[in-house]
Amino acid sequence: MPDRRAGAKAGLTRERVLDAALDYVDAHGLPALSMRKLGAQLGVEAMSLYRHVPNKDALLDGLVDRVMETAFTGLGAPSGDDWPAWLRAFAHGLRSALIAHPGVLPLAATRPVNSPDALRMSEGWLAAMRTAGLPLGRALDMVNVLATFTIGHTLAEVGQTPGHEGSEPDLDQHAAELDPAEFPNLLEVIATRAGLDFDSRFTQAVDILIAGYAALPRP
Amino acid sequence: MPDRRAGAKAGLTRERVLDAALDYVDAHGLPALSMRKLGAQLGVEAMSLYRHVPNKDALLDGLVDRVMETAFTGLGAPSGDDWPAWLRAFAHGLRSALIAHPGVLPLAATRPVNSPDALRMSEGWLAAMRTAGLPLGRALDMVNVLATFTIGHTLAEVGQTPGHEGSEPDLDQHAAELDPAEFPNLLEVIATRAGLDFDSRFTQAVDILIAGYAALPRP
DNA sequence: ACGACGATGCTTACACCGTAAGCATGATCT
DNA sequence: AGATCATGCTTACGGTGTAAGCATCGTCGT
Repeated sequence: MPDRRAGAKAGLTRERVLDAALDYVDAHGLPALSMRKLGAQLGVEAMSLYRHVPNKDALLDGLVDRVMETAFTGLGAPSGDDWPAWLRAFAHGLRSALIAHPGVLPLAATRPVNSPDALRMSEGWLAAMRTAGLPLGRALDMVNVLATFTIGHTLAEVGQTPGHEGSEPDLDQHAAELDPAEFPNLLEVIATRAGLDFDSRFTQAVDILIAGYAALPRP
Repeated sequence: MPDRRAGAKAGLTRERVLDAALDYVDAHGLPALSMRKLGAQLGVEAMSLYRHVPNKDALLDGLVDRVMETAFTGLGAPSGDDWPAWLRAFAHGLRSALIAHPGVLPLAATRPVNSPDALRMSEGWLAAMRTAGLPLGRALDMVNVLATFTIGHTLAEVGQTPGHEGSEPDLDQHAAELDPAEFPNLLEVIATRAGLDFDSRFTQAVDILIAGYAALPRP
């Protein structure tokens, strides 16, 4: 602590606090994040953070908003009949953003995002899909199903206990202890990597979903 | 604390500890669970629990195992060509179990399950689906995609901050503050409940996924 | 120019958390 | 009967989120 005199500014801002928190979580994992450590990262006491964030929970909500924002800025709204392509971009963009900040993923999975910006984007998407002829309920279904699937799939992909760096897809570690007579299929999975390619599995499932919705009759 | 003399048994067991923890989480939410409170619930000091559980993390893993167990006991393995029906039962059974213990859901979403029992079940499923003619990788894809989608969708369904009892699907609360001119579609969603029926949305998406996989060529 | 004021960051304090270490007691076995 | 072991309790430590109050700054109205 550089012995800053009280009253001297450290240039703290809600923005800077969130940035630092995101950096910290990316670097050390979600469970390691504490107000004191975050303060230290910013050269500030823990309680100083409370001038810019009401409490830790709100800070975590802010992190989720931040990541969602990066996921969807640049992604426009679906225009015309290209909503299947747009949905694909939506899902893949969301997945990329979540993978880029794995520490925030458990938060994104748990906390509903209701920031004004998020609502505004949803509104825009729904509006665009309606003008493309889709019923409102169907449009909402598609977006929600793709979002929840993406979150669920990415959770499994990032897997491992939150702050831990396990690299191996969680199955390989147990490979040695598996009785070859009892677990022939699991061992073959490990050996051939069949069904362990998250990328193509995700792409395929997303395409199936979109095609399935596209094939539905329009009531 | 009923002043039990040291050495006197309280009948503690890993089973009883897990049961109590599950009850506590169901009743008070995950964030409220602490070793001390769980001990109190069992008429015991916190440290006594450590005789039956190595640490809190292991206890949480145990909770996930417990719920997964209840989800899949009774669900047999797919036999013959009925794997689509089996997959449907798999997804709906998982969803029911997760909804029955919403407090455990964030844990189930975060921690990979690698208990011997879980591996044994996976092995059985894969074996059965292979004898039905499915490639190993395809079988694994389907199970994983359905599982991750179910978890993601149920997370959104249960939603709200973990320990909280908000009943309203998180959108209604903001309805009043929404500018009708700016958010016509979201307001129509709230008014008509179009696309807010989690049950039928889930069923539909699961059916789309299964039908999509069934329509895939077998390599 | 000056005094009041609001914003900022620091200090102190409290209740709670997970858990390491060691002890007392009863049950069980030889 | 004596030794051993499993069980639960006690104490203690370092960490957490955050309420309350204080010291100091920049800013602004007069």
